[in-house]
Amino acid sequence: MPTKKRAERVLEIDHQPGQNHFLNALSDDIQQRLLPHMELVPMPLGKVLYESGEVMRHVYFPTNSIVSLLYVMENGAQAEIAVVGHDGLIGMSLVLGGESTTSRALVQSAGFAYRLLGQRMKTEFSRHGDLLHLTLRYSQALITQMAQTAVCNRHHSIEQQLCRWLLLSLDRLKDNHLVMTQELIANMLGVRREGVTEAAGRLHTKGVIDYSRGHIVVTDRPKMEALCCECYGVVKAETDRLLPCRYQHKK
Amino acid sequence: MPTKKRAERVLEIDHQPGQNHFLNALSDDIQQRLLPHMELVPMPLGKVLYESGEVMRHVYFPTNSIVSLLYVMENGAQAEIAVVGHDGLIGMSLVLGGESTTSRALVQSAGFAYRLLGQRMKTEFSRHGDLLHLTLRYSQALITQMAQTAVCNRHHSIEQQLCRWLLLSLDRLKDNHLVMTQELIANMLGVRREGVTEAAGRLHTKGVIDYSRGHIVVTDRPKMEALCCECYGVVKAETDRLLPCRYQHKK
DNA sequence: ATTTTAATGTACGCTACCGAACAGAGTAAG
DNA sequence: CTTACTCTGTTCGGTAGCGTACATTAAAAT
Repeated sequence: MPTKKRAERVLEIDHQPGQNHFLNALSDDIQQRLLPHMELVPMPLGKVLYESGEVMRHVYFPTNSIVSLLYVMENGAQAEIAVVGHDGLIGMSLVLGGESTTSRALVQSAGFAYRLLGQRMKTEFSRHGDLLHLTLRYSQALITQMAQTAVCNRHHSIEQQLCRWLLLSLDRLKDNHLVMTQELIANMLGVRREGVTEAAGRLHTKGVIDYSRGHIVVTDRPKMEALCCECYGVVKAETDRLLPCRYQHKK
Repeated sequence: MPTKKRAERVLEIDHQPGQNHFLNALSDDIQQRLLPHMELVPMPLGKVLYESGEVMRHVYFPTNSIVSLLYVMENGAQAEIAVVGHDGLIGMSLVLGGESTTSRALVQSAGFAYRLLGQRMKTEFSRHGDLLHLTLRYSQALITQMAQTAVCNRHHSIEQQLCRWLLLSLDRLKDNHLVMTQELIANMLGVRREGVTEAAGRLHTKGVIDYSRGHIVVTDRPKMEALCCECYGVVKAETDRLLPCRYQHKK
């Protein structure tokens, strides 16, 4: 279909590395050095960027895609550790030095990302400039998110966690429309699909969301934030505090 | 009592910064620069090194003490995020750049630590030498621990989590004897005290631990590791992988 | 249009854990 | 030695979430 093809081309043309807030926050000279080596890649739903223990080749900077970092247990069950979108990058272990992690990186919402060979990232990193400092601050933001995930897993109901998860996703998308099955959400949260169905049903009854077969629309975001546990707000506030102004400009 | 006083003095004399594996792993010249500014401080049970949001003044390097990083919820409930002993340092946010965190650092097992003014740490850090690289790798180890805590909170029983927690503590102590009430453990794990009592009772029945009023002795560590979930082993293996050889020598 | 597949809805018993309340049993303080 | 306090043991009803099974419905495939 030529129509669709053009739409895709337009989408790619519309993409700029600056749409990723992390890249955007870097000083111009760093961007000059890195951008020529950036490669725009599609991020289809379900794509695995890397597996547990696997040495990473690239660092990914999502524009409109969302990636979940999740741990896969020996019995196959999963739990999401953190989520990364246009606010950050995937592949921290390349700069932290471990080269691999114990988690899997999975595309949770389709879109695009710019990617860079790990080696180029490390070269710029070793200049000990802006990239180093921004990476460290982002690293702390990621730590905060993981910590809060642990807390949330311990103390909050599925409904609250669903709200947190939806809000995290919304923040990384342009509109309030998620392409997302309940089964997938359940896998991310590490709960039963039925649990998500029930929670979603209750949220619908309360007039917070509409949904049908793989689509969710958040119709009343303020109400959803009220129904959510504190975990979402804590992470958001701390992330805003940690990441520099240029992040906020684009927001 | 003079006897006790001498015992204390001996204890202090016995202390060396090198007992902290992180410090020990640093190259000699860095140690030369840092050690003169190290201050040995007692770490009494329950001492709060810093509160959520509080700007930290010092970085702490435990020798035989153990510190829990935990999040305190709005309603007062807690959840442990990570635990640090002679394997690491408390105050990562000073080097990562955030200056504070959303968590509290609480001494969970009494002992000693060396501490350093944050400014001195940052000065050495800005030389971009060994300290930078080791800190980054330690940061990844900490991330791994937090991630696994999230997973464990989601999927595993109190008994399994208790095993994990006791093993984490054992690794950071000299003998197999913990000074620790069940109430305290419950607070760390973010569960009811009664839940810990039951789990401990079962572990005792299985011949894995002995305990009474604030003391726990692990009598069969291999069995405890078998009863534990995978979370303990995953973190241990990854930590061993991430941290350099000099860490292992002293182990 | 019909069939097939994928997504969602519902129901049921089960278990782990919670909240609350209270009963021993060590340990420390008077 | 007695009292007070802290720690541990136990009980009981309530509930959130699990595992399983199966029904329904929307979308996609043919």
